[in-house]
Amino acid sequence: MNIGEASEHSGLPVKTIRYYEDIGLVRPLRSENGYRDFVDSDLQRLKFLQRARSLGFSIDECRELLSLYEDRNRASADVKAITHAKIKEVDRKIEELRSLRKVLSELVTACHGDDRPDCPIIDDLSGQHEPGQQDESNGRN
Amino acid sequence: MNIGEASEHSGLPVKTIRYYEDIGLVRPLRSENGYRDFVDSDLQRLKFLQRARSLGFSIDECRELLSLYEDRNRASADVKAITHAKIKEVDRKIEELRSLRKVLSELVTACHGDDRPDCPIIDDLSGQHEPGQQDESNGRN
DNA sequence: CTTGACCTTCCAGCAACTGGAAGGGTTATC
DNA sequence: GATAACCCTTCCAGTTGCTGGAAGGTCAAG
Repeated sequence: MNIGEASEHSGLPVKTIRYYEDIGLVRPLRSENGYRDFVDSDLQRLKFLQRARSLGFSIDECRELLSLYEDRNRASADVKAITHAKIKEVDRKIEELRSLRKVLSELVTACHGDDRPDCPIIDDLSGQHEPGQQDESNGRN
Repeated sequence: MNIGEASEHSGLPVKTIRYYEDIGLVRPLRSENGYRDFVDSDLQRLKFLQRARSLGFSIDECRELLSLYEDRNRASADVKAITHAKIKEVDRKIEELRSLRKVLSELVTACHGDDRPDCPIIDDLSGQHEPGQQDESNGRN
């Protein structure tokens, strides 16, 4: 199977598949004409990669998961641990974004948003945290 | 003021400040000896950048915000619009992460996590549940 | 005069691709 | 056989926002 077809079957762009070969995630055979030739097991790997990447696993984590995937004697605990760590990472990111959102929405609420230049958002960004203090200190050089 | 001191005052690493000069976000003077010489207005910009970046604005957005920051006649509506767009972006990311988390925690829950090889997580990643496909348009080239 | 902390430039690399150029292979039609 | 329309190949560069390191210049202290 050529790379185009492998792309369709795996849901991965052609470029990405070539990249995955580059970094050793998949090793398709080559036909006489130099074209890559993907067999069933290659397709399995590609689909696996597509799914794992879409779930937020890094390339290195995918590598690890793939080796577990192919280890018929793996302990499910190992896979579970990786997944659990990923969940905690996702939780951290969500928390970070939430607090970001909080600050941003406070700023947006404070800003009247008309055609006047006075803007609490800019004031905050420029370090004007105290209320009542308008900027006039920046006149030289 | 030399770059080290500017770094301390702005909270940005020395390397980052040099990078910001590279991409034209700040233009410090040079002393006789070739050292960068940061004046007050440079420091203002650096602090502004530090804060805006930490709030998740991209470099390009910072560029835009900076030009509004320095435009004494800016309309606060312009700043508000950028910030509002950023909030929506953050909301999208949070939603994405939440649905990711849901799938991951379902997988973790299903996995017994002992030393046996049977693992629902691996099964899911290798497509052992349903032959349905999720991403039709994968941008082949 | 030497040490050590600063500063300079330039080059490379991170993650995970993506785009494009330059060229060859395959297939179908004229 | 020529041509077109795709497919495939490799290689190089760019993305984002820095970060690390090498090789070397400057400065203040002892």
